[in-house]
Amino acid sequence: MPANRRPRARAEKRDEIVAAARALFVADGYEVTPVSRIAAEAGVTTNTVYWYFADKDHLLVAVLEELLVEALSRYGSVAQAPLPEKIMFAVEELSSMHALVDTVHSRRASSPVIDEWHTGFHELADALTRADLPAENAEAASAEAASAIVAFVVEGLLTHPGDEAGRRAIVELLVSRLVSG
Amino acid sequence: MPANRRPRARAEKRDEIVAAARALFVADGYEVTPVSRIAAEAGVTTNTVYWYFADKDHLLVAVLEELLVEALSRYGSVAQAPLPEKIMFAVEELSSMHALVDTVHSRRASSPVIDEWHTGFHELADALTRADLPAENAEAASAEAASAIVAFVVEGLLTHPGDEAGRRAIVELLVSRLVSG
DNA sequence: ACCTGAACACCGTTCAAGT
DNA sequence: ACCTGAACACCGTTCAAGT
Repeated sequence: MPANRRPRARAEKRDEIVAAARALFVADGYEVTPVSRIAAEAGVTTNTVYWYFADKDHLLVAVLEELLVEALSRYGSVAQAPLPEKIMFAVEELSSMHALVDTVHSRRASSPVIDEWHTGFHELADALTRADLPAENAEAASAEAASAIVAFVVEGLLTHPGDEAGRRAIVELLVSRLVSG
Repeated sequence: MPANRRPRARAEKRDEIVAAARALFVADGYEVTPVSRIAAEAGVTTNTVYWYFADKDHLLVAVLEELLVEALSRYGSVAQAPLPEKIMFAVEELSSMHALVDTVHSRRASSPVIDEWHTGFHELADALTRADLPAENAEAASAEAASAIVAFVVEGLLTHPGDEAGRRAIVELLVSRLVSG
């Protein structure tokens, strides 16, 4: 079957590049890993990466999408749990990409793709959070503000890591005061 | 007075470099402004910058210190105001450096000086916040968590700018639920 | 369509040399 | 002590050329 062997190879090679980028971005950080290293790890030349991706930022978005899809697929396991559990899950789940969170924020200004992905991510997070606000709060004018606060706290917990106990105390206080107050 | 003319000139030239860096960092962003442009704006050669500063990150710290000192000196004007006013002041005041906030976070991993400054800043913010927590909350075990939440929300407001009304709604909700709850 | 070798433009930083 | 011209090492990206 040489007919569809090409498209297969193409998708595979793209995936290998993304896989290499993902491993290096998560382990070492985005700004610190040269495209040349990603290419080497994926077994291609540096400029081959640019045949698959417009630039390094697009490659980052591909990695972020992969990470997000996987995290979302695991989200089902806590779908029925109370809100604090869900927030803790989100924090622990996203903590592997905590360095990427900072990268996304700092590259948002110079990269339209990253900015776009960031906006989409917050819309998703907002929808997820609102779905968990109790009915009384959900329609209230404060729903928007409450959801924003939850997002800010999650981001804060990601980028300012402390110990598990501290994180839990923050989440418990947040939920008890803000949501079920 | 040629005797002390040299040290004067030194301090002045250093200040000019910091001033140039500050203007460019705030207007254009840290990662986007080359040291060469800072030098040109200050009327020196690129490598002269490296006589005054170990590297670009140290220069950023000098700028941050300047910005912080000035913000702090203006803080007196709201020292007596209620907490929501203070938080809004902090947000508006720091909003001119909102891009720098992201830069600090993303460079923390690779730059010890930046990491150090970041730690110090959060300690200061924490002390300031705790001083404003009502007595009942201040000694409570939740004081630490409450202070962290305030910091996270301020950072979130800085880096995810919305309109004034939205910001105020978030701050009002935060204070009413979290502090005076 | 897919991939490469070689180059370009740029940037942070250093160094030998001057005063 | 202070400053410079010139270079180094590195990086993201491009391009002409191959298959």
